[in-house]
Amino acid sequence: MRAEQQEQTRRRIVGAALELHRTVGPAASSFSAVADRAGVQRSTLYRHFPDDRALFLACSGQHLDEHPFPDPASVVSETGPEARAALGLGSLYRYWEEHETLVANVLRDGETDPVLHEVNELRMGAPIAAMRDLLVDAWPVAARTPRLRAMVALALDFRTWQTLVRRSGMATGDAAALMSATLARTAIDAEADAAA
Amino acid sequence: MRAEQQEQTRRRIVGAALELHRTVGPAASSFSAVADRAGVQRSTLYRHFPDDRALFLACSGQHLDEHPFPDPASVVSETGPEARAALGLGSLYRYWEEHETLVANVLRDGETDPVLHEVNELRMGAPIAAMRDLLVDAWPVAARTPRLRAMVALALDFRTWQTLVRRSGMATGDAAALMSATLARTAIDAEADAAA
DNA sequence: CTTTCAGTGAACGGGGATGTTCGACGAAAG
DNA sequence: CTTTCGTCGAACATCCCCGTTCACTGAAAG
Repeated sequence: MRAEQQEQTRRRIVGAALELHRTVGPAASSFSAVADRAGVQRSTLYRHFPDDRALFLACSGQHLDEHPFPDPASVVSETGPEARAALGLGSLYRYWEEHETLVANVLRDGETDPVLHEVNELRMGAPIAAMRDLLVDAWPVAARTPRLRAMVALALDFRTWQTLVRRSGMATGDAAALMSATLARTAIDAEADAAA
Repeated sequence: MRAEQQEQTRRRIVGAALELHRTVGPAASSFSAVADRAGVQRSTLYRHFPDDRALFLACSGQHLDEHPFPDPASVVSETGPEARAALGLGSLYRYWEEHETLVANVLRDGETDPVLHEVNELRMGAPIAAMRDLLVDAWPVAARTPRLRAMVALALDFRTWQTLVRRSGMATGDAAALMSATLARTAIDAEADAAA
């Protein structure tokens, strides 16, 4: 097949780009550098991916194909709020740990590059928002205060995991347990405040 | 005076650099851009600051002169652990809010640039570590578990404030109150676990 | 066997940053 | 009044990246 080899080349390019994104980050992955690492001419790269956006979308797409983001829906089996939080945070934190360098680079450079920022929102924004809602909704209505929502959002954030694990040396599992317990405490406070 | 005008030029340069650090961040503040904005020849800039490190140190020094970091020692007046946490987090969060863009840019680019990272540690690492210890030590020994230390470190982190305020829309004061209460809850859990 | 076409290799002009060097100017210091 | 010296303005060579173009080769498709 003709198209097969074309697809082959495309995969080599995306693979090379992902490697660079993991090591130096998207911002430092110039088209020249990607072409070099893929063993391909720059002109070839431009034919497959006319701009950054096309390349970013291909890379994030392939990465998520091979390493699916934790499915928010999987937490609905747990109905107890703290247990659901523990389950959700556990799977998310494991994902953060497994793909730390890539996520860290992509978030860092996304603060600067608007196109990358947009792709990040597209790829990670939706699932995390869904997870946030599912965790919050496990608590009784009275507990679902802005405070609780904020703590859930904080708990889900990549930087929170990174701070707990990399700066304080916690194990990823302990970090998830700590934040689940914290959410439970916050919910109790929230409900008490609502009653008063 | 001869030296006065020399000092004048130096200040113009540092001011211009700080402006750029606030707007686009240190990484995007090339020597050319700084010289342009300062209205100074590049050669002049190089005479005052031979390398990035010299310029970074001058900038951070001047900024901290004009906007001193919250003094960790000021929290010792409060002996109650939660009150001390509220005081410390309150002053720190106010600092984060007032200098958000500069801090955000400097932390982001520090992830990439080793020299900048070093300067960041030098300028912010020490005071934050001191604050962390003072907050932790307000609790009884039994409560000072790794968990509590980790939560204190998380509470002090710039990203935590940013997540609570910018992503969840909390007021800075509410964020400080929320995290103080959270620390208190964590300490209770920690002490209970230690007793068991 | 010929056509098609993805990929090659090389080059183009343009942009920006780097670090250094030089002569000339002009005002303060002696 | 003359020396000193910080600053200017300009130029240098070097490096990296950008987006595009073009003649070419070789193998799959017809």
